[in-house]
Amino acid sequence: MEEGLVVIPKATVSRLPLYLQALTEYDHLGITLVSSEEIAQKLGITSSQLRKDLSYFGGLGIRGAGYDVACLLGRIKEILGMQKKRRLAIIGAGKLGTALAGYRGLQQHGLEVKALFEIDKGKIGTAIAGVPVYPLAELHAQTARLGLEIAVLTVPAAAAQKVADLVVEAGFKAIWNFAPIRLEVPENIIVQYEDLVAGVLTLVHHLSRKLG
Amino acid sequence: MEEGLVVIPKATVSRLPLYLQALTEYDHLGITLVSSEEIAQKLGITSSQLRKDLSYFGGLGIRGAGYDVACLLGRIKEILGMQKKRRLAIIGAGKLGTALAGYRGLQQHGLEVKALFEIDKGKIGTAIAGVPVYPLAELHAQTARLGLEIAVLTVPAAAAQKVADLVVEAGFKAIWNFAPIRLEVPENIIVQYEDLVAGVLTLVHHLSRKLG
DNA sequence: GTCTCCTTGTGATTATTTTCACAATGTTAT
DNA sequence: ATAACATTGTGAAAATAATCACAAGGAGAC
Repeated sequence: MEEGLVVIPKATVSRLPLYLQALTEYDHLGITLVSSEEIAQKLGITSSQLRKDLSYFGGLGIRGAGYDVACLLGRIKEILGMQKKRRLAIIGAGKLGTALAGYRGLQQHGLEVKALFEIDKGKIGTAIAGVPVYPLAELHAQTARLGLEIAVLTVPAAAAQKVADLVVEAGFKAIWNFAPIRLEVPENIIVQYEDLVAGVLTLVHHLSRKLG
Repeated sequence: MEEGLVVIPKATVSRLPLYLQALTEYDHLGITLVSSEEIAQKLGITSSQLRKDLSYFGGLGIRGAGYDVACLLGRIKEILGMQKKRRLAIIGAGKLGTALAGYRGLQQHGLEVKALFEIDKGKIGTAIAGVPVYPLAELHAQTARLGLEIAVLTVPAAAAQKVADLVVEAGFKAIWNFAPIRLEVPENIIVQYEDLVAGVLTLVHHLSRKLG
């Protein structure tokens, strides 16, 4: 099963971060070998689903024993593209932007927050959680200088499209968008939408179904 | 097509927040009638998918014309269970908890943040974004007093399971979990996992596929 | 080395989701 | 009222994903 020749199902890719989570924990606990059944129970999925997912990446397990945690962890990180560190900039130093700037989870996954961009003069020139705040006007210049690749949009919905245009023009390759708006960008720009409200609305839906 | 008799596909439910987003925008713009094609283009999906999704809730559109924005918006809110206001508590007044306490999007969707719970004595007794901060020890008492239903877990991963146990014992019906851990809770408790890292890792994966 | 046990990897099957294509049915113009 | 047109709603078909069940193969005991 040659990598690259096989199409990896979208559903499989979407579960990789979950597997990363579980394996990271096993690794920290010093566990070196786990069975698909153990991982599956921890994550609330079936073991055959896990095995099928992993099978797209070649034989990673040891029959009769299970999976080598370190080996599997490495392979998943590789598939997710985590070997290479990526530089992010957060656009919009409001509550959410500030929280993300200080979020350890990003650093831990090889994502370096190198800059914050703002229009509020009061914040410009300061540092938030150790990240320098630049004026939005310097977006183009700093992107080149700092080698920024991913723009995190934490601006109000009303400003998001305009900021996205600036981001594209500045040379960013990808956008992680927290504004509740679909963005119009050139096809070569990768956009990942993050809708916090969607998650909790799904929860509310289930709650209403059960309780009325 | 009687509601209740038909099973609504999971995939359909997961797209409702998206539809809510688009329709809310049309409503704000004063647009009263839209076609499935217009909405679909705005959201980057196909119009037939949108129509099929909506068809599970009965005939909501007007053939030859499109969908009445206000009517459809109301119906989607109803399906998502947004008629009834829900009271949340945020457990963990760190960066993320603080950001969520001040997040307008929750209030706008009928979700009222009524309390923050913390162990840090320095924060207890204060108010963050207008939300009072209580000691974690008062969880049980305040849950009953304030009528809290949904617990938002923004505590470190290491503490999440213990806090979840407390939350369940306090009488919460649902948990919105931001800690990168699967929780073990009784079956009647609804858990919604929110993994911020998953989103950006998917983005990184696409980026690596394209650029190496 | 052989036997037994265990767990993976995977073809086959079933379930779910998406797309297609068009009849049904409403609107608008005249 | 009628005709021309636009858009929905939906069965049928195609694509995708999840589950099942078991052969393949490695580990460990003796």
